[in-house]
Amino acid sequence: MTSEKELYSYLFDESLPEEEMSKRQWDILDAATKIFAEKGYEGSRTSDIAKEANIAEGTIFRYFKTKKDLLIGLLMPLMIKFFKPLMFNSIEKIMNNEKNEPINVVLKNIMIDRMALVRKNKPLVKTIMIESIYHPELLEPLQKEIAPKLIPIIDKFFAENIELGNLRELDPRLITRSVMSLIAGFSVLNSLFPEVFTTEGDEKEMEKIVDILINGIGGGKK
Amino acid sequence: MTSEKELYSYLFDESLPEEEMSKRQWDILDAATKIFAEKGYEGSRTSDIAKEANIAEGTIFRYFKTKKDLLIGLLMPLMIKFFKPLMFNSIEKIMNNEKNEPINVVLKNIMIDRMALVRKNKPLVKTIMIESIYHPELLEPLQKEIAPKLIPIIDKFFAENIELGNLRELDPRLITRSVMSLIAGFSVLNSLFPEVFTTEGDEKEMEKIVDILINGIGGGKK
Amino acid sequence: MTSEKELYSYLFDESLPEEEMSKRQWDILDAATKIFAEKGYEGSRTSDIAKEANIAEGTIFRYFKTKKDLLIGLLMPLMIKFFKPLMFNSIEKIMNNEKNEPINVVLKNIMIDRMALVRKNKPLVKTIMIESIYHPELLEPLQKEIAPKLIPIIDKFFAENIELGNLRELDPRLITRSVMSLIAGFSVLNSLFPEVFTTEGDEKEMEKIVDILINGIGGGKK
Amino acid sequence: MTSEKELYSYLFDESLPEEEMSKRQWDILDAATKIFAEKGYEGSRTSDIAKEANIAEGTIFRYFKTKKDLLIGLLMPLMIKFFKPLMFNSIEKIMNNEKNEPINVVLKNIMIDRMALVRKNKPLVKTIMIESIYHPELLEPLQKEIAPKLIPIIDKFFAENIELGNLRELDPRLITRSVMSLIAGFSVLNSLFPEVFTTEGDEKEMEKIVDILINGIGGGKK
DNA sequence: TATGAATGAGCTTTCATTCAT
DNA sequence: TATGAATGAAAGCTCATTCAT
Repeated sequence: MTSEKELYSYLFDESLPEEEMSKRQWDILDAATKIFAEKGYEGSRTSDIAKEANIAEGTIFRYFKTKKDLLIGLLMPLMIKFFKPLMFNSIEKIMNNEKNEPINVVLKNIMIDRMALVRKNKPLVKTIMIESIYHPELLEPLQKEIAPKLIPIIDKFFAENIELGNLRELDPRLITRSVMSLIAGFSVLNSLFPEVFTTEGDEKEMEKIVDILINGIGGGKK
Repeated sequence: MTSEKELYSYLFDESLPEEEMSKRQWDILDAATKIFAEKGYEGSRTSDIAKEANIAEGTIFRYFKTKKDLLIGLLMPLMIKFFKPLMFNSIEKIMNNEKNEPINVVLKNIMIDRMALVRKNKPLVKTIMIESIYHPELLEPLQKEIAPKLIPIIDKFFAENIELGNLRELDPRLITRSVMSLIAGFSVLNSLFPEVFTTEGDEKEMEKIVDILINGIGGGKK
Repeated sequence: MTSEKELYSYLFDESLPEEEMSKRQWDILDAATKIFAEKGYEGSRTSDIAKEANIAEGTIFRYFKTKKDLLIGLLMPLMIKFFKPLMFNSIEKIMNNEKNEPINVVLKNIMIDRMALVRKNKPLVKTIMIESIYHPELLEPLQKEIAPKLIPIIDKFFAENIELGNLRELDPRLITRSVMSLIAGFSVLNSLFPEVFTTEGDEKEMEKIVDILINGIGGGKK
Repeated sequence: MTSEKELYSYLFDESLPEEEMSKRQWDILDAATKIFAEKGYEGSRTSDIAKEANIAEGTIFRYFKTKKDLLIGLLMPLMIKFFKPLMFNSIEKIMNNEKNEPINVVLKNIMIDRMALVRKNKPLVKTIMIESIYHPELLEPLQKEIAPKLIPIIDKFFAENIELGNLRELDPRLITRSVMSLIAGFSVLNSLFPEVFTTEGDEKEMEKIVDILINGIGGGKK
């Protein structure tokens, strides 16, 4: 049902897979997202998910044959919510419309955009990130379909900006890695050490981070 | 058993807590570390841990009243292996001995040092990081005792280097955050997307990252 | 619904109970017969029966209050198909029309007739035989109503043939038992050990069996 | 663990497989035998078996991974109790020691012996017979290993007795079939229609049956 | 009347924990 | 002290039955 091919077509075609899922199914996935995020996949009870979704426990299994299928079922929403708009909005904007804007504004906007998306779908992202460590199959679609498509696009974006003289002459892949590491690291530390790493306002915070990213922390007495 | 006070004294005093734990206890914790890292806390079976430790399942419960106590027991080794040397070796070196070296070398050395430690204790770090999400009390000692002590020290280090003109005039806390985010982000992405984020050699890799950190990715043909 | 009285009247009166059952009811019983025969009563799912009958699962319960009622409902067809013709056709023929034929031909014909009936209604017979072991109440109508009526008739037939000198002077009940045992035993072994107990053609096979039954296996070179 | 090969060696070699099963295992199998015989495999609850065996439900699964394994586990006792002595005692007696006795005495003794064994192990035999209908794999060892070995021996016995002039010149296989059908048929009808088919004393009853088997029911006025 | 989604009691199975040895 | 068989509460899952449509 959720073969890689389908997944791919969902992301890059116009089809709307949401319509293939009943409201019930979405209710269950929403509840599962919440419970999994709270207690982890193994730590969650199907009874809790049922309670959260206000349905009988047996009903879950009409829509998802096993508990594991619930976890796999989370992938689709993640893909849809997270990577589809990424492909069609942000990246395109970056590479076309906004080329005129200064690089730091573009980067800031991307980071704000991505961080906001992460924050809005925190439970979903959290669960997939963590559980994919123990169920590596979960990442396969991401690794095989999304990443190989996405990373070259980003690489190309950085390469062009190096060409244009907006960025230093570095390995574009290294830049990609650094940017994504920053976003990921911020996300992780944010949830692990909220006391130390709370970020008040997105905009200002991101501006500063992007500033560091572009200009570095060095170069004091310059 | 593992009260915060004890923990604190372990980290900042000279006592050697290892001696208070029998070899058996360490065997069990080692086995638990390995199994937890493989399958997660909830996904692990005490029987598997016993097998890994080459002891009978019942024996575990002579040393750790419950399975949860095993998880809590992991904290101690983490603290000892990870933060104690951090407090007494690296940081001191950073702030005293090495002040003469250029800032980028110092930072690179710290990052190499920290990343190596993470890598060497990957299973332990991984388990604590993940499980602390679902059992926040795990982090309490870290958050309450370690972080408030550690972060000011680091802040101060950056502040001094700003003073000395080695770094730009930024909020030291922001720098701390960025450095730690980079380390954390790299660690996470490395384990999630090994295909894209494989790092060949520590030294060179870190040099580049630190270069970006200090000089930024911007400022090309400028 | 299927009281013993009704059952009795069905078998010995002229009423046609089929008309009291709707086509739907028969469809369901047919489907149940098939599924029960395949997986046994407890091993069968009402959903499978519904699918086999091409109706919705809920519809079953409009016609049969419980799953158990389905099993009980199978008795009626069995009685009708199996014992009613036995009473009115075969036995009468045996005892009247065919009295002129030699005893071995009569017996052979009965056995062929009965075996054919068993074979044609194998799923039904199989289910009733097996399930009556675990639900003895199923057999009550057979034991209380049919057997006491049928066996004396058969006994009488054998008694008459002893009288006529067609059979040895044995306890007629013993003969009845032996004949029925042979039929039952053949049926059972046939389905349990098809490799060893395959019977090619009815006619020839039965002739041989009846030969053994009448003349015995003994008395070789005597 | 219970491969066909092992099973075969158990039956034809001197090894004593009982010793490989702990008392606990036998307790559980005994309880399962009883409960399965009462309610059938699918109709039985592992909780009932546990109660019958006076153990905790979980204990069953230490010895038998699944409920199905319990059913398969019944095969071994059946083989041991039923077919092993058959191979080494009765058959040998039949073919050697007792050759001097008249054929009807030999046959009577076999039937008494076999019927007694069936009666003593009724629950076990019943369960295997019925469940093998729905789980044909159960019969495989019987069909592949036992039957092909046993039936030729019996065939040969009858062939010899035909040669000796003790039996009529019939296909030995047909005689085998008739004898086994009679035994099986009697067993089945006995449990289905106890009212009609109760046999008082083994000895006399069997004498009569064997008489019919050898001399037939025919030949009255002869 | 027929449907089939929803139910929830009850099933098999797992596993942390206990305790007699 | 170490063991591992035994425990039983609780898990995931099934399926006969109900009921709004």
